[in-house]
Amino acid sequence: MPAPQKDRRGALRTISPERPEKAARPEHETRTRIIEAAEALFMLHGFEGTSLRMLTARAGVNLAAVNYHFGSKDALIEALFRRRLDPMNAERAAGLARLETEAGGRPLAPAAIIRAFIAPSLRMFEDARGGGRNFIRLLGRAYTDPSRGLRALMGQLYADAMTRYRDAFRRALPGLPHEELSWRLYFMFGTLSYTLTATDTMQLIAGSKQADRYDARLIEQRLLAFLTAGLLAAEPRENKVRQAA
Amino acid sequence: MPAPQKDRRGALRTISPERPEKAARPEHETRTRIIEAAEALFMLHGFEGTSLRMLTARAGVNLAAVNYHFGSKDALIEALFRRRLDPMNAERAAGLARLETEAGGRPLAPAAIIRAFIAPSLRMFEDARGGGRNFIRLLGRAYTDPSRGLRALMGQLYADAMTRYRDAFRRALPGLPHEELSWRLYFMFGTLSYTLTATDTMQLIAGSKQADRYDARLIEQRLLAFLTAGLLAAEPRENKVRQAA
DNA sequence: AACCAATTCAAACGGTCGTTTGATTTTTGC
DNA sequence: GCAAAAATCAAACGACCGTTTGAATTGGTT
Repeated sequence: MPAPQKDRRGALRTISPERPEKAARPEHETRTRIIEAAEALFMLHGFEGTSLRMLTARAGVNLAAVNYHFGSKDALIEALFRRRLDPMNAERAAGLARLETEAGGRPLAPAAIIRAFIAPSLRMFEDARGGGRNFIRLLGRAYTDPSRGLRALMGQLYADAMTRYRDAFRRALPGLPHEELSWRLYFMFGTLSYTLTATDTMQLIAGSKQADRYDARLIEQRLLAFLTAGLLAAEPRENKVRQAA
Repeated sequence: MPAPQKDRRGALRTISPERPEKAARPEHETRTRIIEAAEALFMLHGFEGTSLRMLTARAGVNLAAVNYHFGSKDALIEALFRRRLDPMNAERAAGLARLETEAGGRPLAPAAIIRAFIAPSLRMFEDARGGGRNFIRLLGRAYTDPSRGLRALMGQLYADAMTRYRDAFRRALPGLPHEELSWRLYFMFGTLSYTLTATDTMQLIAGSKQADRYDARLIEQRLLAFLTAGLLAAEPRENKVRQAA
């Protein structure tokens, strides 16, 4: 058994940022090629619908390379999500910390917290060329994937950022009951996720193609307005509709 | 080739509602057993992750029954969605028509339109025992499924209701530009879909289980408050955050 | 009782799946 | 320049996939 197969995760190469010259190209080239091919194909055909033969053919590597470098298809999926999601959620935490430093103890504006949360997603969504947009969409799909392992991974990767932002909102909105706040954050997270993931709904609603459909800055402004209004909505007490006139 | 295999869709049995006695039991029993087993398993393991062998074993029917009664696995999926979605969207159209009749020409309240749209989803979500809740979740998954055929089917099944409601909102909010309205409906649809589909996010946010997490009436009130506020949000003109103090 | 169409059944079809193997090639450290 | 480690490769593994077949069974109609 010459192939190490497992525990190949960052054992060496922890000092890779230096050494800018010599062999800097094919550092983890095969791993990267596999992950990038997987990002594209998983979006097109789903996780189960993408076979390792499709995947390795597109990446231009041998079929056995996935199992050699990642251990299994599932481990590849985990590595794929960690690669982009860990930095993104670290950026979320940093953005919130920056806001709090700037505020110097004063309460944060809810809209500012929302913006700090959604900004990393939209920055990555802007990167259509480098695969960021595709990854954001894949992410939205992963939230509703049946696989228990994948959903557990998503929860794990988001847990820290989710807690930080929940607490920040609690401080910014001390009058809103925690349970009510949880629901609104839930709605907000869903709106963000669905908006960046869905591909056909918008056309269905508008009845025509929107020219600015993919302008991340416009989406960000509109999302921010929508989410802020929803977060700050009056608390529902009793049925208050029915005045249809 | 004794098996009809195709075009078995409602050819006979169009007069099935009458004849309440005699042989009323096994009318379409095998078809129904297959669909109901499929609803449960597709939610647990996904469409591709559910094999016909699993499915027919759970339904207690022969492996060949799916291809005999539906023609193929894909045709089963289509029949499964049509079975619940066609009546649900017909109910949506009827609810909107009822509102307009009651209003007698006067403009509708946006919140009333929203309620009419989300109510059928929540009524089905209430039906946990009969599989309605499971189906609503499966529906949310279908929106983001990679399969082009499935997404096309969803668009087709929703097209009529979507157009009716879009036009109703346009009449109720004549001052809101169509493009802005389309975005907000997009956000609203996403929030509804994600809220009823996701299973883990809420726990992640709240950090604990919510006792009333599945109370459809409470979800409906909270969704309504959130969506109405978002729909009626002030139009974003320029960046208006930044006042972190 | 005999017929016929509808349905169910066990078995098999050709293909594709994720993974493993053992040899071969390439790269690395000395 | 050479031995060890890392990586790539073609080929095969057993398992499972959706679908088809043709015979057996069922149930209703004369």
